[in-house]
Amino acid sequence: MASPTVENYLKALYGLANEAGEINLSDLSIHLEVSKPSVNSMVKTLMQQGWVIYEKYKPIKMTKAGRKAAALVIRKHRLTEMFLVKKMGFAWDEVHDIAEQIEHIKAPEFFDRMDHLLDFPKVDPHGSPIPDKEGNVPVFNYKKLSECLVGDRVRLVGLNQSSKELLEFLDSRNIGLQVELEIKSIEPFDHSMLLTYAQHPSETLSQKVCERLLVEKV
Amino acid sequence: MASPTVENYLKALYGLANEAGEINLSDLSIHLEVSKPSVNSMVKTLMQQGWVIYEKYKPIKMTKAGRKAAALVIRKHRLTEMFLVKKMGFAWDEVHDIAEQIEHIKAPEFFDRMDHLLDFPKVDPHGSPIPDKEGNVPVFNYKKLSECLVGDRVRLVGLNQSSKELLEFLDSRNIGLQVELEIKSIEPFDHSMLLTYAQHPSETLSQKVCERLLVEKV
DNA sequence: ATAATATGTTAGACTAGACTAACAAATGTT
DNA sequence: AACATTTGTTAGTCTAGTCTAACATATTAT
Repeated sequence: MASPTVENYLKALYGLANEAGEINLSDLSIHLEVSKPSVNSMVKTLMQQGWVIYEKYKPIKMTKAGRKAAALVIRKHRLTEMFLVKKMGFAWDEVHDIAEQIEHIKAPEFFDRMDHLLDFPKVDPHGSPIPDKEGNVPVFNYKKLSECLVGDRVRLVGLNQSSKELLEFLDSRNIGLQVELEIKSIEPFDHSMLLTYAQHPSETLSQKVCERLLVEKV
Repeated sequence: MASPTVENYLKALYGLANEAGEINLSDLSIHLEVSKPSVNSMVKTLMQQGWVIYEKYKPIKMTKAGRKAAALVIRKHRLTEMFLVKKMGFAWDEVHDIAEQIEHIKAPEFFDRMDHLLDFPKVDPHGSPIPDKEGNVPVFNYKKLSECLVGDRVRLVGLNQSSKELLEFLDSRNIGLQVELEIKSIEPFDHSMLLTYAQHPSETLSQKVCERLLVEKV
């Protein structure tokens, strides 16, 4: 079985591949905060273990097995986050670091139990999809809030790349998943949006924020 | 903070110290299934980190800090076992290996949450005491079943050194914690006990088993 | 008291995973 | 095309934790 370190490399590769397609060693190095020579040598190991295909000076490509293994780590991570929030009373911005550790536990029954107790959730507390046991990721056709138009009424269903800072910002504005937003106006200069929702008469969100919010038309 | 390896050494030391008082390097080596030279060198590390006091060829002694650190690992282990049984539906013989991994998670809030959700339990699913946050272990004056007399009526409240085999044996006889047992007779030859309990009209338990069962007079 | 056994130590090697320093190849810019 | 920059590689070192082989000290038994 894959070591925690290998699992972390796979997760990072998977994330980068989904954004960029091809993965370059430098990005991986930055993303993992590990030196390039370390990444270089680990990538050779991943190659030997069948998780990636790699040739000198070429971009890194994941194998099918690699993608599946990565998805299963992400599954464990997201199930854990959901469990921590729904069954243990944590807030959505407190669960990442704990899940980061628990995702490496070698005990399928443990995660199966979470899955069952949570009634087989499809998304985690940040709206990110939870891969199934075969490593298939459910696809939702969510839209970025930043791509919506004045007058649209939408529901927040997910976040693009949630960070602790983003989660705390949203908390401070009382914005959570499932909140319904109406776009009152868009500032042409900086593309910030003026929105109304719930009790809030109007609130301005920068483009940076709006790009991170995934929504669905109501 | 202590690495998982160090935590495992501390746990083992603590367990051996409670039985024997002084700890000898060979026993530790056998208990951890690690070679004597490895143990020798790790004990030096533990010494430098302040967990034990060690001089060449002398028995290993734990420091106060070492005992506390060990108790806190055991706390995490036993809280986890209790959580797995009470909140996640595992059987008492399925939880050890999972807890063995989760006890090394670095996230005090996680274990505090378990503690709270379990309503601050004093014992784990096998009746073993759960140390408090200061590392103090509650003391119960339990008696071994093997020390009881004919005619005694007792309640099973704990196990001495629970192993998967013992747990499965007890399950097969429908004996669990809180079951009330009455001693009908004791075989003089091998000290096996004839007992009645619950629906069972009579069941014989060997001395080996009776020494592992901790009971309380009803 | 000496031999046998158990226990502990030293020396040296290995693996996983990380690092720095220095160099090489590829890519981008004028 | 020439140079600068980015990206990747090699070589060598380090740490934590493990191992075996060989030797040393204590302890137990005769």
